[in-house]
Amino acid sequence: MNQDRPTKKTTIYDLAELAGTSASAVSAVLNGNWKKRRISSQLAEKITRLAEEQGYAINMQASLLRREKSKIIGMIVPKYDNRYFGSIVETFETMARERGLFPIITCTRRDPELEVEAARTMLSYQVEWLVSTGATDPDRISDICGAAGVGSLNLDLPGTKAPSVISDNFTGARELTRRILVNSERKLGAARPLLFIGGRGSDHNTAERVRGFRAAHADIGIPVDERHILTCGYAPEKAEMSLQALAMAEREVPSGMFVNSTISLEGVMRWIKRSGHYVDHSPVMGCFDWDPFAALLGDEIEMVRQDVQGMLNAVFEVIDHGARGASLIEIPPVFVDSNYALINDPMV
Amino acid sequence: MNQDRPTKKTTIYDLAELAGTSASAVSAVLNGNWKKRRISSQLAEKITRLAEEQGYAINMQASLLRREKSKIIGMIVPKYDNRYFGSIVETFETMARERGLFPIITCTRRDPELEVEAARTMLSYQVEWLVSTGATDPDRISDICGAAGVGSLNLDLPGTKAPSVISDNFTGARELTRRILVNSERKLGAARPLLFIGGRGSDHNTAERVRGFRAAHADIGIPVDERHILTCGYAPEKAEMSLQALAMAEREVPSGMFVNSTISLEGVMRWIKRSGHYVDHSPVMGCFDWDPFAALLGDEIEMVRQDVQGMLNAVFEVIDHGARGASLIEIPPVFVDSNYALINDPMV
DNA sequence: CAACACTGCTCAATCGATGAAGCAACAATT
DNA sequence: AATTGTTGCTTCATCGATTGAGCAGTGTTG
Repeated sequence: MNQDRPTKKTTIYDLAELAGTSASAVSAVLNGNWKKRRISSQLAEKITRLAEEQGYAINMQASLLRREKSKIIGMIVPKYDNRYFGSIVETFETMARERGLFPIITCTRRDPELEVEAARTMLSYQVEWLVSTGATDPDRISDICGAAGVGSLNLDLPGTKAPSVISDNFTGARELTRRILVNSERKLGAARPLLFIGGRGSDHNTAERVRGFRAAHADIGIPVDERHILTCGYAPEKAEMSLQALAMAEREVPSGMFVNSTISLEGVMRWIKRSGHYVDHSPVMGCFDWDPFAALLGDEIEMVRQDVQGMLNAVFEVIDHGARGASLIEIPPVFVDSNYALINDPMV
Repeated sequence: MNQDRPTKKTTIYDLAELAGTSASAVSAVLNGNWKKRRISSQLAEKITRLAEEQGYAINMQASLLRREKSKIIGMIVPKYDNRYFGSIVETFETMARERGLFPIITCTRRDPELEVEAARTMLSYQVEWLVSTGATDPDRISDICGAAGVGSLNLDLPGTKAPSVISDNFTGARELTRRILVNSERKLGAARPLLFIGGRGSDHNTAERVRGFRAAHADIGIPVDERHILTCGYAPEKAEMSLQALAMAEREVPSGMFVNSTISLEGVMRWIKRSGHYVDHSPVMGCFDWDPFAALLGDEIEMVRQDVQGMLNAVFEVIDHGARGASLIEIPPVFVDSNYALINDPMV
């Protein structure tokens, strides 16, 4: 394809000259509205063939500059290091492309400054929408977008200045806790109070999950030990250190745990393995998030899988049909058995 | 920030009018070369303040159209569903940003058509480089880029028309196999031939790993059973079905396995759990790839971690200092012990 | 045969940012 | 007084694609 001109890119003007016609005819043909512009099909065919031969690729910068809509949609994501965010990104890309939108995704590593910088950069690229996933300060991003007349949306963590799509953390956590307690009763003879570990006490999701955790304990009338609510952050090391500190402070080791994310679960499993406390009796466990290998660890670990497809359906529902203020849309999560079959949420 | 004009975006012309100056002065100030263009610092300050107040964001489409370099770098990635690709994407983004490049990443789900389409779209956005990660047909992408005068690079899977950066699959696989065989001897009393599972026989990496697998067997003088080389694809289900088929065809079940990726390992672990063959004697295992939870499964599973940072250093070395033809750069992988400490590659 | 419609194109302005060239005003030098 | 230099700007063409307006040429109608 065009090996005589090594570097210079073919433009519609080059094609126009080759076809002996005008750039505007070429443009009309190549963007498909040549019928509307009354170009003959002979000319259309000739131009199409030439474009093919020359390996022509439109210059989006020029095209977008002229057009009113960019068809670019941005997403900010904290990390790529777990299945949840990976799945969000992959589904988002697919759904965006289905709508003829061009997705731009960037990873901001839970860094508030990077988030803001990334949002500004996306605005420079004329995104029409910006989806902030798990952003530390979603309202700040909504403000920036709002000032530029660009729509924004929060995913995973809610904000107050844009529509937010999140998991139903309270109900999910309550059901997950209930299941762990049932396992506790089955394996230990009695439902013993659980330990909660992972996440930040200040973030909405963690707060809601703790609330669900408490509710499930209350439902069966057993107390929650306040010292066993360890919202120590998400990093695996934090979870590991918290458990180590707890084990040193108390004589007994927890018999059951609610782990707030797979990231925290990494640290928990490491501690369980390294501490040597659970050689013959593994703890009853549950995790608010899903990972295929984690699901195979130990003997049964209850897992909640956040309904990524459902959440992104809600996101694109807002994008396709407009938002209603700063609404909060809660999507019920899904429970997973150890054979990987998805079980519909029994609570709904 | 400018709530009276809700939708229209501020341009340098708006700022010029507000400042009582020309658009070109505004441009010079905002892109930082106002000293070169002899703008007074008073005016510079005034313009900067106004831009701040109005929440001005440059229109990249316009800017890039005018400039010669786009500073955009593209990456194609097959999936986001494992730590390896997640880590590649995250590292790539960080390193691109460090160089003032804007990374655009897109996931092509191992679909050759999508790969080509994505490459074309990236060219439309004027990428300066395109990194094809694990592409099914990297040479096709190199051709497309070459025709547009855009540099391309292959990562993870090699091609013949652009520089390729890959893991040293042969040496890595040989060492991994050696380690599994050592464990086999320790646990089973003798080094028994292993089974190889996962990947496509046609792809370069799998072929090289099989070669390393054979070499390690030859090193200690034990034979490889050809029926135990199961390059059944990457999907977990494929691995699971292959093992099931094998178990039905033979009376004995493999005592040790070399698994070609974490994705395949998912299926292998599922089969091990579901088939019920390994209740008291788990197989000796190794996996060419790393995952934190997989590392905790069973009793010891040897894992090779591909050196993502090293590979991307090589990628950006080519981008920063130019390529030398279609060179093949092989990066030694790294071995991981079950306590997560990285052990330097003993082979180098 | 004039009036009008239709076909198949071309022209030229435009999107926003950039930067070479140029220009006015004043200072310094010969 | 004439020349040269310096400062601090402005003007304008340009990047490539898009699109409203316009214009020949042919056909159709009253």
